[in-house]
Amino acid sequence: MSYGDSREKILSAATRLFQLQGYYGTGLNQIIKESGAPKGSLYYHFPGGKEQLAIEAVNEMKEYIRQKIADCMEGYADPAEGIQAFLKELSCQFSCTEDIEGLPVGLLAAETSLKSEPLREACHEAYKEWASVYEEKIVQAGCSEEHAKEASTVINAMIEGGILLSLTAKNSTPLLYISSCIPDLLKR
Amino acid sequence: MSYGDSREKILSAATRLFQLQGYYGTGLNQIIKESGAPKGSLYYHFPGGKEQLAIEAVNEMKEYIRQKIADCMEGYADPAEGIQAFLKELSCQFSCTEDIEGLPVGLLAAETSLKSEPLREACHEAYKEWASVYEEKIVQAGCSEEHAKEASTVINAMIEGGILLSLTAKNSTPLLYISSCIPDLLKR
DNA sequence: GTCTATAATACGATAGAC
DNA sequence: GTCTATCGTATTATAGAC
Repeated sequence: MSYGDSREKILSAATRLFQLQGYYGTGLNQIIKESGAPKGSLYYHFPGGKEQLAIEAVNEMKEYIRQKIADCMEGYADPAEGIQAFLKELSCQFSCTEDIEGLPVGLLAAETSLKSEPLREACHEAYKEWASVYEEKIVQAGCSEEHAKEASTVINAMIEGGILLSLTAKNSTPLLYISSCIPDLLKR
Repeated sequence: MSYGDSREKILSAATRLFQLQGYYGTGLNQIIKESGAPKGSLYYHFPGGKEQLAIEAVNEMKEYIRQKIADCMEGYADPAEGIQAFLKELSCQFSCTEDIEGLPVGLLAAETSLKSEPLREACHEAYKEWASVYEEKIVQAGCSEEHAKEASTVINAMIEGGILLSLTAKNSTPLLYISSCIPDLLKR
């Protein structure tokens, strides 16, 4: 395919690096080098430069995580069990240093929410999408829509915060503590 | 005082900027400019350069937030009410854009946990300190030490995640949702 | 679609004068 | 304690050839 996989390779390297190192911690040169894509092709595929690349990277993270959450929720009738399955998956990365994927969306969101409105909106959309997956499942389990809306936001916050704490502690304990309080959170 | 306030001014500007913009998003030049301190004095007061400055900034955040949590907890017999008072304070910054203080410790932690071991340790110490304030109060209210340890970690995660979500959403709704589920979290 | 070359700027850090 | 000057190296982005 003439419109080959260079674009794809650049975007996937950018997604990985932005998630691990953040927006300002990641240089375009590093992205090109790690992607293995030809150097001259970046601004051809991403004429909007670094900002466009970051926005598309956030969309990649959004879809990747949304799929993971959805897969976990499908496996159980009880939403709490589905969320705990997702937390278990997240906690695995802290067993081996090389497996660490970082803080999806959160790092970019914290760096750029006050500096780039389109990037902030992309991050906001990611959080809304993840919340809607939780929400739907919680409503299906018989909870009120109001409770489901609140709970899904709180779950998003706990998980992002839990990854952050696990990253800082270099172990999965915070994520496991969070997992154990999910059932109580949903009981109402 | 001959050992004047230049050091103090640099550190306080660095603390504010690192919290808002992160480690890689903040340049030494910007810190010097905003501090109003003489340009030549940075490496005199902080011979360890940017990394030392960031570590000391994290310690400033640690103490500032620890004091705020402690003040909130002192005002109430019930730990849940104290935490809710803290969350109310945090949520205020999202009423006015200029008041936003950013994500204390969390942004630096996410950027540098995999890149600088001393910086990671400083962030980890901050989280441990905050948790110990929650923990003590929860134990005093009659809970088991195990439950208090778990709950205080979860509270740390919820609050950091909640600030992140509020920053991204540009409103305090996530923090308020979190506040409303604190009592249930502590009931066990 | 991809290449090289380069512009323009910012970065962190150091040396040496005062 | 502070200043200026500067080194070396990043950065993002663009222009023009192929």
